[in-house]
Amino acid sequence: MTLTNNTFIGEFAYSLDKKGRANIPSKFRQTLSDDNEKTFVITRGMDPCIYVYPLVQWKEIESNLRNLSSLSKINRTFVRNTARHASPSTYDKQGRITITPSLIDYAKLEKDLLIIGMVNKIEIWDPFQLNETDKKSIKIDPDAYDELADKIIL
Amino acid sequence: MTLTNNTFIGEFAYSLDKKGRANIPSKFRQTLSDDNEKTFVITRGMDPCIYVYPLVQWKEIESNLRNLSSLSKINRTFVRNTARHASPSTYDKQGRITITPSLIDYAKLEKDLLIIGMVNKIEIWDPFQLNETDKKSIKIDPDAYDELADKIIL
DNA sequence: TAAGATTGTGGGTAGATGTGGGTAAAATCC
DNA sequence: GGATTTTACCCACATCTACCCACAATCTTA
Repeated sequence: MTLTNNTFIGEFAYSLDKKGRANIPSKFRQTLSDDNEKTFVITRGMDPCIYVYPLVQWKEIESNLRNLSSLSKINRTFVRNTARHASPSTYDKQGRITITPSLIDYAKLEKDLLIIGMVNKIEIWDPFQLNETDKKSIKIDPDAYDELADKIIL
Repeated sequence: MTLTNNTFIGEFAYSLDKKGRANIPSKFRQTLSDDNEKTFVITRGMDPCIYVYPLVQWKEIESNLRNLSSLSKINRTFVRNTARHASPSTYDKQGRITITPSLIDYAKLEKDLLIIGMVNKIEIWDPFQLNETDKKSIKIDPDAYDELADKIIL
Protein backbone atom coordinates (compact mmCIF):
# COMPACT_ATOMS: atom_id res chain seq x y z
CA MET A 1 0.00 0.00 0.00
CA THR A 2 1.38 3.38 -0.95
CA LEU A 3 -0.18 6.57 0.27
CA THR A 4 0.84 10.02 -0.78
CA ASN A 5 4.30 10.92 0.47
CA ASN A 6 4.56 12.95 3.66
CA THR A 7 0.82 12.76 4.19
CA PHE A 8 -0.72 11.81 7.51
CA ILE A 9 -4.21 10.76 8.51
CA GLY A 10 -5.64 8.90 11.46
CA GLU A 11 -5.58 9.10 15.22
CA PHE A 12 -3.35 7.10 17.55
CA ALA A 13 -3.24 6.79 21.32
CA TYR A 14 0.36 6.57 22.49
CA SER A 15 2.22 7.60 25.58
CA LEU A 16 4.96 9.96 26.62
CA ASP A 17 7.69 8.15 28.57
CA LYS A 18 9.72 9.46 31.47
CA LYS A 19 12.43 10.63 29.10
CA GLY A 20 10.02 12.83 27.15
CA ARG A 21 9.92 10.61 24.11
CA ALA A 22 6.86 10.18 21.90
CA ASN A 23 6.41 7.49 19.30
CA ILE A 24 5.66 8.50 15.74
CA PRO A 25 3.07 5.98 14.50
CA SER A 26 4.55 3.44 12.16
CA LYS A 27 1.96 4.31 9.52
CA PHE A 28 3.21 7.88 9.51
CA ARG A 29 6.84 6.87 9.22
CA GLN A 30 6.01 4.66 6.27
CA THR A 31 4.72 7.56 4.19
CA LEU A 32 7.82 9.68 4.79
CA SER A 33 10.01 10.36 1.78
CA ASP A 34 13.73 9.68 2.19
CA ASP A 35 14.77 13.31 1.93
CA ASN A 36 13.29 13.92 5.36
CA GLU A 37 16.35 12.17 6.78
CA LYS A 38 14.26 10.73 9.62
CA THR A 39 13.83 14.22 10.95
CA PHE A 40 10.80 16.20 12.07
CA VAL A 41 10.52 19.80 13.14
CA ILE A 42 8.34 20.29 16.19
CA THR A 43 6.84 23.58 17.25
CA ARG A 44 3.89 25.17 19.01
CA GLY A 45 0.51 24.58 17.43
CA MET A 46 -2.17 27.20 16.91
CA ASP A 47 -4.24 25.22 19.38
CA PRO A 48 -2.81 23.92 22.67
CA CYS A 49 -0.95 21.09 20.99
CA ILE A 50 2.36 20.39 19.27
CA TYR A 51 2.80 20.57 15.51
CA VAL A 52 5.15 18.01 14.00
CA TYR A 53 6.31 18.69 10.44
CA PRO A 54 8.37 16.36 8.30
CA LEU A 55 11.59 18.18 7.47
CA VAL A 56 10.78 18.88 3.81
CA GLN A 57 7.38 20.30 4.71
CA TRP A 58 9.02 22.56 7.26
CA LYS A 59 11.48 23.86 4.72
CA GLU A 60 8.55 24.90 2.59
CA ILE A 61 7.01 26.75 5.50
CA GLU A 62 10.31 28.48 6.16
CA SER A 63 10.41 29.83 2.65
CA ASN A 64 6.81 31.00 3.01
CA LEU A 65 7.65 32.76 6.25
CA ARG A 66 10.50 34.50 4.50
CA ASN A 67 8.02 36.03 2.09
CA LEU A 68 5.73 37.43 4.77
CA SER A 69 6.18 41.13 5.18
CA SER A 70 7.06 42.15 8.70
CA LEU A 71 5.10 45.33 8.23
CA SER A 72 2.00 43.54 9.32
CA LYS A 73 1.72 42.96 13.06
CA ILE A 74 -0.09 39.66 12.63
CA ASN A 75 2.70 38.47 10.36
CA ARG A 76 5.39 39.38 12.83
CA THR A 77 3.55 37.61 15.62
CA PHE A 78 2.98 34.53 13.52
CA VAL A 79 6.55 34.26 12.33
CA ARG A 80 7.88 34.79 15.82
CA ASN A 81 5.60 32.24 17.47
CA THR A 82 6.25 29.64 14.82
CA ALA A 83 9.98 30.07 14.47
CA ARG A 84 11.17 30.68 18.00
CA HIS A 85 9.76 27.46 19.43
CA ALA A 86 10.69 25.22 16.53
CA SER A 87 13.34 22.57 16.91
CA PRO A 88 14.39 19.65 14.74
CA SER A 89 14.20 16.13 16.12
CA THR A 90 15.44 12.94 14.52
CA TYR A 91 13.61 9.77 15.47
CA ASP A 92 15.51 6.83 16.98
CA LYS A 93 15.57 3.17 15.94
CA GLN A 94 12.21 2.65 17.62
CA GLY A 95 10.65 5.59 15.83
CA ARG A 96 10.50 8.02 18.75
CA ILE A 97 11.21 11.73 18.82
CA THR A 98 12.18 13.66 21.93
CA ILE A 99 9.85 16.50 22.90
CA THR A 100 11.46 19.51 24.53
CA PRO A 101 10.27 20.33 28.08
CA SER A 102 9.04 23.74 26.95
CA LEU A 103 6.73 22.19 24.35
CA ILE A 104 5.55 19.53 26.79
CA ASP A 105 4.66 22.39 29.08
CA TYR A 106 2.94 24.39 26.32
CA ALA A 107 0.72 21.51 25.23
CA LYS A 108 0.17 20.44 28.85
CA LEU A 109 1.23 16.90 27.97
CA GLU A 110 1.02 14.20 30.62
CA LYS A 111 1.38 10.47 30.25
CA ASP A 112 -1.28 9.86 27.58
CA LEU A 113 -0.97 11.28 24.08
CA LEU A 114 -3.24 11.53 21.08
CA ILE A 115 -1.36 11.74 17.83
CA ILE A 116 -3.41 13.02 14.93
CA GLY A 117 -2.61 13.05 11.23
CA MET A 118 -3.49 16.47 9.80
CA VAL A 119 -2.58 15.68 6.19
CA ASN A 120 0.56 17.83 5.81
CA LYS A 121 1.53 17.74 9.49
CA ILE A 122 1.02 15.84 12.73
CA GLU A 123 -0.53 17.10 15.94
CA ILE A 124 0.31 15.81 19.41
CA TRP A 125 -2.41 16.38 22.00
CA ASP A 126 -3.14 15.72 25.59
CA PRO A 127 -6.51 13.93 25.44
CA PHE A 128 -8.11 16.29 27.93
CA GLN A 129 -6.96 19.39 26.05
CA LEU A 130 -8.29 18.04 22.77
CA ASN A 131 -11.61 17.33 24.38
CA GLU A 132 -11.82 20.87 25.71
CA THR A 133 -10.94 22.29 22.30
CA ASP A 134 -13.54 20.06 20.66
CA LYS A 135 -16.21 21.35 22.98
CA LYS A 136 -15.43 24.92 22.06
CA SER A 137 -15.39 24.26 18.34
CA ILE A 138 -18.90 22.85 18.41
CA LYS A 139 -20.06 26.39 18.86
CA ILE A 140 -18.70 27.27 15.45
CA ASP A 141 -21.30 28.63 13.08
CA PRO A 142 -22.74 25.62 11.23
CA ASP A 143 -23.04 27.72 8.09
CA ALA A 144 -19.27 27.99 7.98
CA TYR A 145 -19.15 24.24 7.87
CA ASP A 146 -21.64 24.07 5.04
CA GLU A 147 -19.53 26.48 3.10
CA LEU A 148 -16.52 24.20 3.46
CA ALA A 149 -18.63 21.21 2.54
CA ASP A 150 -19.35 22.88 -0.79
CA LYS A 151 -15.65 22.94 -1.57
CA ILE A 152 -14.98 19.38 -0.61
CA ILE A 153 -17.03 16.41 -1.66
CA LEU A 154 -16.92 13.79 1.06
CA MET B 1 -19.84 -6.92 -17.90
CA THR B 2 -17.81 -3.84 -17.08
CA LEU B 3 -19.10 -0.96 -15.02
CA THR B 4 -17.42 2.40 -14.65
CA ASN B 5 -14.18 2.25 -12.70
CA ASN B 6 -14.32 2.83 -8.95
CA THR B 7 -18.10 2.92 -8.98
CA PHE B 8 -20.18 0.93 -6.55
CA ILE B 9 -23.85 0.00 -6.51
CA GLY B 10 -25.87 -2.69 -4.79
CA GLU B 11 -26.30 -4.06 -1.29
CA PHE B 12 -24.59 -7.07 0.28
CA ALA B 13 -25.01 -8.87 3.60
CA TYR B 14 -21.66 -9.94 5.03
CA SER B 15 -20.22 -10.44 8.49
CA LEU B 16 -17.57 -8.98 10.73
CA ASP B 17 -15.21 -11.65 12.11
CA LYS B 18 -13.56 -11.78 15.53
CA LYS B 19 -10.50 -9.99 14.20
CA GLY B 20 -12.52 -7.03 13.00
CA ARG B 21 -12.26 -7.88 9.32
CA ALA B 22 -14.97 -7.13 6.77
CA ASN B 23 -15.16 -8.50 3.27
CA ILE B 24 -15.38 -6.10 0.35
CA PRO B 25 -17.87 -7.63 -2.10
CA SER B 26 -16.14 -9.20 -5.05
CA LYS B 27 -18.26 -7.10 -7.42
CA PHE B 28 -16.87 -3.95 -5.85
CA ARG B 29 -13.30 -5.13 -6.07
CA GLN B 30 -13.75 -5.91 -9.74
CA THR B 31 -14.58 -2.33 -10.62
CA LEU B 32 -11.51 -0.96 -8.85
CA SER B 33 -8.83 0.57 -11.05
CA ASP B 34 -5.28 -0.64 -10.49
CA ASP B 35 -4.01 2.66 -9.14
CA ASN B 36 -5.97 2.03 -5.95
CA GLU B 37 -3.29 -0.50 -5.04
CA LYS B 38 -5.86 -2.69 -3.30
CA THR B 39 -6.32 0.01 -0.71
CA PHE B 40 -9.35 1.73 0.74
CA VAL B 41 -9.57 4.58 3.20
CA ILE B 42 -12.21 4.08 5.86
CA THR B 43 -13.64 6.83 8.02
CA ARG B 44 -16.72 7.93 9.94
CA GLY B 45 -19.84 8.46 7.89
CA MET B 46 -22.26 11.36 8.29
CA ASP B 47 -24.75 8.76 9.52
CA PRO B 48 -23.83 6.09 12.09
CA CYS B 49 -21.98 4.02 9.51
CA ILE B 50 -18.52 3.70 7.99
CA TYR B 51 -17.49 5.34 4.72
CA VAL B 52 -15.12 3.35 2.56
CA TYR B 53 -13.34 5.27 -0.20
CA PRO B 54 -11.16 3.74 -2.86
CA LEU B 55 -7.69 5.21 -2.45
CA VAL B 56 -7.78 7.44 -5.53
CA GLN B 57 -11.08 8.94 -4.44
CA TRP B 58 -9.65 9.68 -1.02
CA LYS B 59 -6.54 11.28 -2.46
CA GLU B 60 -8.78 13.83 -4.11
CA ILE B 61 -10.33 14.69 -0.75
CA GLU B 62 -6.87 14.84 0.76
CA SER B 63 -5.58 17.32 -1.77
CA ASN B 64 -8.55 19.55 -1.03
CA LEU B 65 -7.79 19.35 2.68
CA ARG B 66 -4.16 20.19 1.99
CA ASN B 67 -5.18 23.52 0.54
CA LEU B 68 -7.03 24.64 3.65
CA SER B 69 -4.79 26.95 5.65
CA SER B 70 -4.39 26.16 9.33
CA LEU B 71 -4.46 29.86 10.10
CA SER B 72 -8.23 29.69 10.09
CA LYS B 73 -9.75 28.01 13.11
CA ILE B 74 -12.69 26.62 11.19
CA ASN B 75 -10.30 25.04 8.73
CA ARG B 76 -8.25 23.43 11.48
CA THR B 77 -11.35 21.96 13.03
CA PHE B 78 -12.63 20.71 9.70
CA VAL B 79 -9.35 19.09 8.69
CA ARG B 80 -8.94 17.52 12.11
CA ASN B 81 -12.43 16.10 12.20
CA THR B 82 -12.11 14.71 8.71
CA ALA B 83 -8.60 13.32 8.93
CA ARG B 84 -8.44 11.96 12.44
CA HIS B 85 -10.95 9.19 11.94
CA ALA B 86 -9.64 8.13 8.57
CA SER B 87 -7.29 5.21 8.13
CA PRO B 88 -5.98 3.37 5.07
CA SER B 89 -6.61 -0.34 4.81
CA THR B 90 -5.29 -2.68 2.15
CA TYR B 91 -7.40 -5.73 1.53
CA ASP B 92 -5.86 -9.16 1.99
CA LYS B 93 -5.75 -12.13 -0.38
CA GLN B 94 -9.35 -12.90 0.56
CA GLY B 95 -10.53 -9.36 -0.13
CA ARG B 96 -11.02 -8.26 3.46
CA ILE B 97 -10.15 -4.95 5.08
CA THR B 98 -9.55 -4.50 8.79
CA ILE B 99 -11.88 -2.09 10.55
CA THR B 100 -10.36 -0.19 13.46
CA PRO B 101 -12.00 -0.72 16.88
CA SER B 102 -12.88 2.97 17.10
CA LEU B 103 -14.86 2.84 13.85
CA ILE B 104 -16.54 -0.43 14.85
CA ASP B 105 -17.60 1.36 17.98
CA TYR B 106 -18.76 4.47 16.12
CA ALA B 107 -20.96 2.54 13.68
CA LYS B 108 -22.10 0.17 16.44
CA LEU B 109 -21.13 -2.81 14.32
CA GLU B 110 -21.87 -6.31 15.59
CA LYS B 111 -21.64 -9.59 13.77
CA ASP B 112 -23.88 -8.80 10.78
CA LEU B 113 -23.00 -6.16 8.22
CA LEU B 114 -24.78 -4.48 5.36
CA ILE B 115 -22.42 -3.21 2.69
CA ILE B 116 -23.93 -0.66 0.36
CA GLY B 117 -22.58 0.77 -2.87
CA MET B 118 -22.93 4.58 -2.83
CA VAL B 119 -21.56 5.22 -6.31
CA ASN B 120 -18.25 6.94 -5.44
CA LYS B 121 -17.90 5.28 -2.03
CA ILE B 122 -19.09 2.33 0.04
CA GLU B 123 -21.03 2.36 3.28
CA ILE B 124 -20.83 -0.30 5.98
CA TRP B 125 -23.86 -0.51 8.27
CA ASP B 126 -25.12 -2.47 11.19
CA PRO B 127 -28.56 -3.66 9.93
CA PHE B 128 -30.35 -2.35 13.01
CA GLN B 129 -28.75 1.09 12.74
CA LEU B 130 -29.65 1.37 9.08
CA ASN B 131 -33.24 0.49 9.89
CA GLU B 132 -33.39 3.16 12.58
CA THR B 133 -31.88 5.75 10.24
CA ASP B 134 -34.35 4.79 7.51
CA LYS B 135 -37.26 5.40 9.86
CA LYS B 136 -36.00 8.86 10.71
CA SER B 137 -35.24 9.86 7.14
CA ILE B 138 -38.82 9.30 6.03
CA LYS B 139 -39.58 12.48 7.92
CA ILE B 140 -37.42 14.48 5.52
CA ASP B 141 -39.11 17.55 4.17
CA PRO B 142 -40.45 16.59 0.72
CA ASP B 143 -39.35 19.97 -0.55
CA ALA B 144 -35.76 18.88 -0.01
CA TYR B 145 -36.33 16.12 -2.52
CA ASP B 146 -37.71 18.62 -5.00
CA GLU B 147 -34.57 20.64 -4.64
CA LEU B 148 -32.45 17.60 -5.46
CA ALA B 149 -34.66 16.75 -8.38
CA ASP B 150 -33.47 19.91 -10.08
CA LYS B 151 -29.89 18.69 -9.97
CA ILE B 152 -30.30 15.05 -10.86
CA ILE B 153 -32.27 13.39 -13.60
CA LEU B 154 -33.64 10.04 -12.45
C1' DT C 1 -24.94 -32.66 -13.91
C1' DA C 2 -20.38 -32.97 -12.60
C1' DA C 3 -15.99 -30.82 -12.22
C1' DG C 4 -13.55 -26.80 -11.52
C1' DA C 5 -13.21 -22.03 -10.19
C1' DT C 6 -14.57 -18.32 -7.25
C1' DT C 7 -16.05 -16.42 -2.98
C1' DG C 8 -16.87 -15.80 2.02
C1' DT C 9 -15.25 -17.15 6.64
C1' DG C 10 -12.12 -18.96 10.26
C1' DG C 11 -7.75 -19.37 12.42
C1' DG C 12 -2.28 -19.96 13.00
C1' DT C 13 2.11 -17.67 12.95
C1' DA C 14 6.25 -15.01 11.84
C1' DG C 15 7.50 -10.53 11.84
C1' DA C 16 6.49 -5.75 13.00
C1' DT C 17 5.39 -2.43 16.56
C1' DG C 18 5.09 0.15 21.05
C1' DT C 19 7.21 0.68 25.49
C1' DG C 20 10.66 0.42 29.15
C1' DG C 21 15.16 0.75 30.63
C1' DG C 22 20.61 0.49 30.40
C1' DT C 23 24.90 2.66 28.99
C1' DA C 24 28.37 5.30 26.83
C1' DA C 25 29.26 9.67 24.63
C1' DA C 26 28.45 14.52 24.77
C1' DA C 27 27.26 18.66 26.85
C1' DT C 28 27.11 21.55 30.85
C1' DC C 29 28.52 23.48 35.08
C1' DC C 30 31.50 24.66 38.86
C1' DG D 1 39.86 20.20 33.93
C1' DG D 2 37.11 17.15 36.40
C1' DA D 3 32.44 16.03 38.06
C1' DT D 4 27.70 15.86 37.09
C1' DT D 5 23.89 15.94 34.15
C1' DT D 6 21.90 15.32 29.76
C1' DT D 7 21.36 13.18 25.41
C1' DA D 8 21.62 9.64 21.81
C1' DC D 9 21.86 5.02 20.78
C1' DC D 10 21.20 0.20 21.88
C1' DC D 11 18.89 -4.03 23.56
C1' DA D 12 14.85 -6.52 25.62
C1' DC D 13 10.26 -8.00 25.59
C1' DA D 14 5.15 -8.20 25.46
C1' DT D 15 1.69 -7.27 22.24
C1' DC D 16 -0.37 -6.80 17.95
C1' DT D 17 -1.07 -7.36 13.03
C1' DA D 18 -0.29 -8.53 8.23
C1' DC D 19 0.13 -12.46 5.73
C1' DC D 20 -0.62 -17.16 4.86
C1' DC D 21 -3.24 -21.49 4.50
C1' DA D 22 -7.57 -24.21 5.05
C1' DC D 23 -12.20 -25.23 3.93
C1' DA D 24 -17.10 -24.97 2.99
C1' DA D 25 -20.53 -22.87 0.15
C1' DT D 26 -21.70 -20.95 -4.11
C1' DC D 27 -21.28 -20.05 -8.91
C1' DT D 28 -19.61 -21.17 -13.68
C1' DT D 29 -18.93 -23.90 -17.47
C1' DA D 30 -18.41 -27.72 -20.34
